[in-house]
Amino acid sequence: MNMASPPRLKRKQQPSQPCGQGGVFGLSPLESAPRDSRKRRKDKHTWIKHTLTPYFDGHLWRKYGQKVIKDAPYPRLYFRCSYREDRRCLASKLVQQVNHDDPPLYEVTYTYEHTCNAAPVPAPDVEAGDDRPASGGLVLSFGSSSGADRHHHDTRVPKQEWQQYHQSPSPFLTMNLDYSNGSHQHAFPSSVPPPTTSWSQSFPIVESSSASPTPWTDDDDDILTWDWDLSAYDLDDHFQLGDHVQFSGSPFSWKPDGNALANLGMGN
DNA sequence: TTGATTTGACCAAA
DNA sequence: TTTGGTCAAATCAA
Repeated sequence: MNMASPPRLKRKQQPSQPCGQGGVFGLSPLESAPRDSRKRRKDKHTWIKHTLTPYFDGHLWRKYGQKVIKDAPYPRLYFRCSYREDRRCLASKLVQQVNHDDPPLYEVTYTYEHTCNAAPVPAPDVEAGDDRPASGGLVLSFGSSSGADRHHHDTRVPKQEWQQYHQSPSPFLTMNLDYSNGSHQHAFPSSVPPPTTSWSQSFPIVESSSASPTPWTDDDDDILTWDWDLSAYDLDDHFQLGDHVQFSGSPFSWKPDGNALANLGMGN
């Protein structure tokens, strides 16, 4: 950001642009009248996901707005599919940070399914088991701990966020279990660590860790989180930015309804 | 030069 | 009238 940017002239009105003409960004209308897109609709198909990495979900997103929401401590970020124009994809998402933990938790509200059929984007983190049926195993992908100079071209991550991943010295693995949508009681006490044996085949790092960390919970007690300090393991020997690890077993077979996600990121 | 991001304005739902 | 979702000019960055 420049220190003293000149006052920005904003449009006052669009006198020659009749309502209902043209669509957004000069597009032909995607579905209904373009002005409808500015309306708040309660019948839109939406679903909510909680994640530590809202910017890495396998799709290309373009940020189109940011808004301070009343009574919310953090601004809400608005994204839509980068292929909105090219492929008339209506998918969009809202990202709202919900706490200031390290790393912070985000609530992501998705609207409309992707119709762009774009290839999945390699990402530093991918979560599995969102509100919709998952394909089977849990998939992880992540960035390497150092020398990750390959720029992450596709997923548009806010620059500060991306720099945090690169500048933080030690990697960690975070796994969350989200009980907020379905289960009325925890299936296991919070002192019991998640099973690690089924991770071993494709994730030798965890196998070699004899002690599982103690989980912690969020304010609402809906999410159990385990954080592994992976600084003692040489990630770069095994993984590169964009790699995916498939958990082929059923490491979450004991979990109740809800979300399971895991992230490999960089911490302190 | 081009495409993405920022951010105040606009506007409709609540 | 307030609030939140979107637009779009200005700006940034590759």
